[in-house]
Amino acid sequence: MRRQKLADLRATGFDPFRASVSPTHFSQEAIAQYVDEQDNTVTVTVAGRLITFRVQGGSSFVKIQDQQGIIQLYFRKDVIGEERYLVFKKQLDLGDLIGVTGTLFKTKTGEITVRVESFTLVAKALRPLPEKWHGLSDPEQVYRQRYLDLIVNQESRQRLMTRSRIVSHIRRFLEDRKFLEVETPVLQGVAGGAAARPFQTHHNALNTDFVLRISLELYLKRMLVGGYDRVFEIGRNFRNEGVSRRHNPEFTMLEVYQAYSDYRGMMTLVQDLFRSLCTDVLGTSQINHAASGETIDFAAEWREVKYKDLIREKTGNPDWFSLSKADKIAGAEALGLKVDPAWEDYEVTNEIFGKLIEPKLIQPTFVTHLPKELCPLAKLTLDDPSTIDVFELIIGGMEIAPAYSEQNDPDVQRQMFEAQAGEEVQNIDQDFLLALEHGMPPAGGMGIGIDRLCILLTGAESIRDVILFPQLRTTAADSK
RNA sequence: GGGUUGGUAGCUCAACGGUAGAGCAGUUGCCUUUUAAGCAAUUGGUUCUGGGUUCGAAUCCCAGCCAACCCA
Repeated sequence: MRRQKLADLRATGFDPFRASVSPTHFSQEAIAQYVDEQDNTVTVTVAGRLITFRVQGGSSFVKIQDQQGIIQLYFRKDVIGEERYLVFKKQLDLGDLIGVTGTLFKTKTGEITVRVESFTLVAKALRPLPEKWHGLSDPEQVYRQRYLDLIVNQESRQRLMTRSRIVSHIRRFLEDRKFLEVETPVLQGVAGGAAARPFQTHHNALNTDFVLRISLELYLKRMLVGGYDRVFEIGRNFRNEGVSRRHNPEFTMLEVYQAYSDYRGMMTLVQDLFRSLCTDVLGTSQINHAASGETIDFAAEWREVKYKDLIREKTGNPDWFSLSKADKIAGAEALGLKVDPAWEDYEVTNEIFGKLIEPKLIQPTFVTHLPKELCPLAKLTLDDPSTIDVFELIIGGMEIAPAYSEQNDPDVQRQMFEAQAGEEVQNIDQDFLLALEHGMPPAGGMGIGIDRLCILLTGAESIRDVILFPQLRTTAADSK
């Protein structure tokens, strides 16, 4: 039927797919042009997708949607002429893209509206839009056909636009502080900087296997060696692991490195960043955390607590860290946890942290001085070499940002890598160690998972709601 | 990887072993200031796929595919 209308239009010598329009304003800019009490004095050209269509005989109200939102248009037979009005009425469909020129006026009910003098169809929608009232709710279609979700579901439009603004704000915030944005390789010989299973790939011309990066860290530190004292990268990481409400195989990380700073400097930086995000993007310093029912208040003082103190508090045992592994396992099981006897000592303790403590930390909390086994890239704490000079920022029960005083002693770094790699020495990034031997300045570094940050700040329930095209299984429908 | 739930018209959903339906969208009329839905008429289906049980299956059973949620 829509194809028939397209054919009819082409038969008259007009092909919408060869037509265009030059809008003078976006929808909300156009509305702002209206001068009160002065109907039909300002002329604008706007363009967008037809989302409601209400014909009332010789006059009609329709709405179009563009990037900024929705604007109402008013078509009258006696303004555009009988012939054009018939084209408007018979050849246009919901979902079509049109451009119109007309004057601004205010309707009886007070809505600023374009009184259309001329219009052009610039793309014909050959398939119908999902229903306007209920929107599109089938989650599979929401994710696979995100464009439809964005057209009909206002919350999705808003949420994903907020994500764009968050990322853009972060760039400005860091650039204002003299950080340089750099781009480092996605294809790497060794996947370093984190413990995760990488995706494998192969370069034909070089006949070499590569992995997709799992972290940005080791290349950004090479930049510190190279004399870029403040660097950051916002980039995609890839981890070949499970898919869940909190995990997508490709996800976006911000990593920031600042020479002559340390993990405490990162604390200040991240608090400043959140405060400016609250002011400039969210417009509030308080957000509701649906899962806990609490209100997260970014303006209040952020709690700082040592990892070991949290464990001692949770287990009720001030001497927890001197217990034998068997006693720790017994203690964890007494708290209701399932423990694999093959786990290392620190893994048993970390299970308590991950399962029982972290989910309860709703207000912004810096957990500091984690056990050294949890990260080989940080400096050891001077007065307790079993821990490292780091924090893990927890908000809303989620890890949002880890930060370290970065290890810059090449020999200690090598030992830490070797201890971690065990038999798999080929997985050590030797070139990174070579770079460290040339001297890396002392530095603070921090990573922020952008997707999780967006979940937190937009109140989304799933990582899929803040990623435009989340990973799904491919299906035959993809080639339909 | 395991468990639970779901897949019916373009979309949102009914029908729960006995003729596949509604609302919106679409189509055809009428209607010159409307706000999800004007009034009237009307079109539209391989009920995810493949087997099985049954006189009869959207419905019950088995397998598969896809998705969501929970767990690992």
